[in-house]
Amino acid sequence: MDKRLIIIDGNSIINRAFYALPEMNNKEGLKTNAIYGFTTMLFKIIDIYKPTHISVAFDRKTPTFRHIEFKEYKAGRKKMPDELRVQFEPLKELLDNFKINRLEIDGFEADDIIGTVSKRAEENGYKVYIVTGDKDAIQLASDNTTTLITKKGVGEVEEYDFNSVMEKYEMTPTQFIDLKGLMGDKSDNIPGVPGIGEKTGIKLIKEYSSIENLIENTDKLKGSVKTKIEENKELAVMSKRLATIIRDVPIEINLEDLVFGDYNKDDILENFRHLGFTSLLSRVLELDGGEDVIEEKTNLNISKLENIDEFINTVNSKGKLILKSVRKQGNILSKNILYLFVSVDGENIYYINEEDIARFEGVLSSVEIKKYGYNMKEDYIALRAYNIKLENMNFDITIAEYLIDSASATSYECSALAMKYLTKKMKSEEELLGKGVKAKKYQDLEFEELSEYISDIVYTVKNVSPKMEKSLNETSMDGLFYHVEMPLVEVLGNMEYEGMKVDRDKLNELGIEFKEIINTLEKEIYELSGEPFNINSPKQLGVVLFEKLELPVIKKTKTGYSTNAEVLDKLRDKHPIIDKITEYRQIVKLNSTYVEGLLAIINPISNRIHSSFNQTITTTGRISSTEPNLQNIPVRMEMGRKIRKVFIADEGHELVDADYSQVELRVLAHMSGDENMIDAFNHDEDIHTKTASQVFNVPIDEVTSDIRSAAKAVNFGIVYGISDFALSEDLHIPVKQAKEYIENYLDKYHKIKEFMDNTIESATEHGYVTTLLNRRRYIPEIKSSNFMERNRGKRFAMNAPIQGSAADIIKIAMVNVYKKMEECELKSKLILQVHDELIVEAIDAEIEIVKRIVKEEMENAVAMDVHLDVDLNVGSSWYETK
DNA sequence: ACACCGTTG
DNA sequence: CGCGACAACGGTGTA
Repeated sequence: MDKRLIIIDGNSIINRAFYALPEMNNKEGLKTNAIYGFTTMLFKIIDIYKPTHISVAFDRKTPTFRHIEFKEYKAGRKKMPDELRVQFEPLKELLDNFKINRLEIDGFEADDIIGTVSKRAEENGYKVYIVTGDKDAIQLASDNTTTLITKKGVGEVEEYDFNSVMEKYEMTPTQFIDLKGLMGDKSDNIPGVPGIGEKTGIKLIKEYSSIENLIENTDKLKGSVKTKIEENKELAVMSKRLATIIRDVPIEINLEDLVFGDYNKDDILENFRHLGFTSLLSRVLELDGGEDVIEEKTNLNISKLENIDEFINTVNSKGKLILKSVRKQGNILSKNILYLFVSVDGENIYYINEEDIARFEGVLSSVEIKKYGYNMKEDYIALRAYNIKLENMNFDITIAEYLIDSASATSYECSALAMKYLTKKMKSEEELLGKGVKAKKYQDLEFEELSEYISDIVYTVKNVSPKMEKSLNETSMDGLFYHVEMPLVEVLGNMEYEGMKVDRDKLNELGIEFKEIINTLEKEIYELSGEPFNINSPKQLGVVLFEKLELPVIKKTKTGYSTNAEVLDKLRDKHPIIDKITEYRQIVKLNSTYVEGLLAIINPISNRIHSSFNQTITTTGRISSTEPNLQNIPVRMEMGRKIRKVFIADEGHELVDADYSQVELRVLAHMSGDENMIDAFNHDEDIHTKTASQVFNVPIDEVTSDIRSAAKAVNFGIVYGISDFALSEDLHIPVKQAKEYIENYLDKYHKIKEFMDNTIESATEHGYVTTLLNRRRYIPEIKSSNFMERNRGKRFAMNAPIQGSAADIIKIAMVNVYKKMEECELKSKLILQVHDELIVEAIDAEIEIVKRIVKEEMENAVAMDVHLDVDLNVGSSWYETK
């Protein structure tokens, strides 16, 4: 077989990669962009050139013979940035995983090693490919040696062999050395002949073929060129020597040591996971061209469950079940399960048709049998329509992965988890169904197609869950997982299934009311501006305000004038149109997002709104709500607040609304252990008034509302990871004053300062921060070399434990409220959570007990040095619960 | 697909 | 030195 050697200039490629790619970090904050670029380049050339041998040459830090001959050699080079320097060692380790030979030797550059090895290889009948970003290596090109010069960072290469060099430059590869001897090289600080540039250089080399020959024939030269050459003969010769790549470096090389292919895939995979190169994992599998390895189907045994009773016995004796329901598209409340797939051993899968599901209820609703799955809330909801309560959801791989890395860029999709944990390729849901309007529904799939997909999911659940469990244990998140997040799946499933009742007529009325106001405002605005235009277009609005009406430009966006509320507020006094626009914006928002948006999504069966609650979205541990988002229904402005009148309790019910008072500041007081703030809370003082009194040094009863709201802003700022600038913007005060406020604050609450400092320090050291329940958020930004990024990282570090602990607390409360209501066999339902607020739709007879349970469970969710305080309100609409 | 804007905690 | 609050979702306009 032909032997093909690839030899890479390590320093050159890592440099190119570093400067071509944006900053990247693994989750511990290690810089990885240059390693990543190097690795993608490596895969690419392996792919194209299919080498039998590979070697990477590196420079050493020690001076080379060139420095000794010419001390100015490579002088004036910029120092290597630390962000790049730190990537060398990990890259070398990775090369070791690939079992790729590395070559370096004192006194010579990587170039010289490459020159030597390529010569030797060529003599032994190899085809050689040299990979570098440095055009100097073109001199090594020959019939059997191709120099590959990277382009566009490291993404592409240009090939140079003897013929292509001749064709392109009308010179032999070795004549490049002569050319450089004349021209010099700025980046290496090789002088060359002063005054001779590329053009003249090429002309001379073409005519005289080498520097030596040129020098012998200077009498044939004319004019200034002649004097330049004659006066700089030695310089030219030395420059040529500096530019000449050495081809007989005293280095011991056995070419057979450079054989490529002895790598251990598992080592590489493990290192890739460590480096965060999840997108490259599949490339490792493909390394030896093993298409079959990747495409290998799980192909577990899938068959219709014939003997249901026997299987039920097996499940009961094993005490566990992997399951996945597949649903037709349709109403959340309808019975529309196509198949329920179940497996005990993760190897034999059975499917149950809709009509047999009832026979399986005993197993599904048994609290003895642990259920394993993927996106189990879907299964829970799907079964609810059959009046089956899926009990003991014990392990959902999506939820587990969310805890393992909530800030991960990759999705929690099964296919991604299969790749990450098992290095197994499987179809993603999008690959299965297609995307966009043409996307298929599950009911459109061939059974074969579907069963392959389900087989992969079952296989993944089975094999990933033990690894995840280990990881949860190691990070002390098993408690959070088993006692909070997993039980919460059922709570959220019920919230979605129950939904919230809306008054459609009332919503329509509001819509009419809003539209009338919009029409009037529209006319007034056109009147004031002198022309009709699309007020909703920031672009057109910008033109009207800042060009036509010539109002002062306050702020610009990337694309033009900023017209946001803050800017408009500053322009209020300048023109009567501004207030109209502000009002217009407000009402249009209410109408389109809330009136139209909500109307479109009322469930025709229940006349209720069934929002989706997502447990794996936020980086801090909060829940999010979509379709519709019920967590941002207006409340601050009266006009918007009216929307809450349409969220009502069913007949014979009331809404019991309970919200935590200052939960985040209480968490902060507890976590920091600041006696001053703990004391304030435990004496039930108004925290903002107290803060005002302490920070501004005024007696409590002299705190004005202005001072109080300033203190409130500072309290907020602290939670967000404060900066003097932002606070000054918020309070419209000078930065200097804002700075004083903060200093005063941190002085009075000195343990809060300590807490913040410690948190940042710990985040920098470990790469993550934790909440009360050990929920983790990785913060790679905190190690960024970019000032702005790093500061963001610090703010994340300060905020995440506070916001995240508050999220922990309300999640515990939700689980406990739900359990308690169930225990008491109440008919009332928990239907909504808005970060620090829970809403129960309580049947009239149960209102008092619900109030008691909710308050009790929320206030006692966790034991802290600060007690938790819950405000309760009852009303027949959300509007009234204030 | 992305930018801008506005709504909530 | 540098910029600038934390966490979400959805509608509209524009390229």
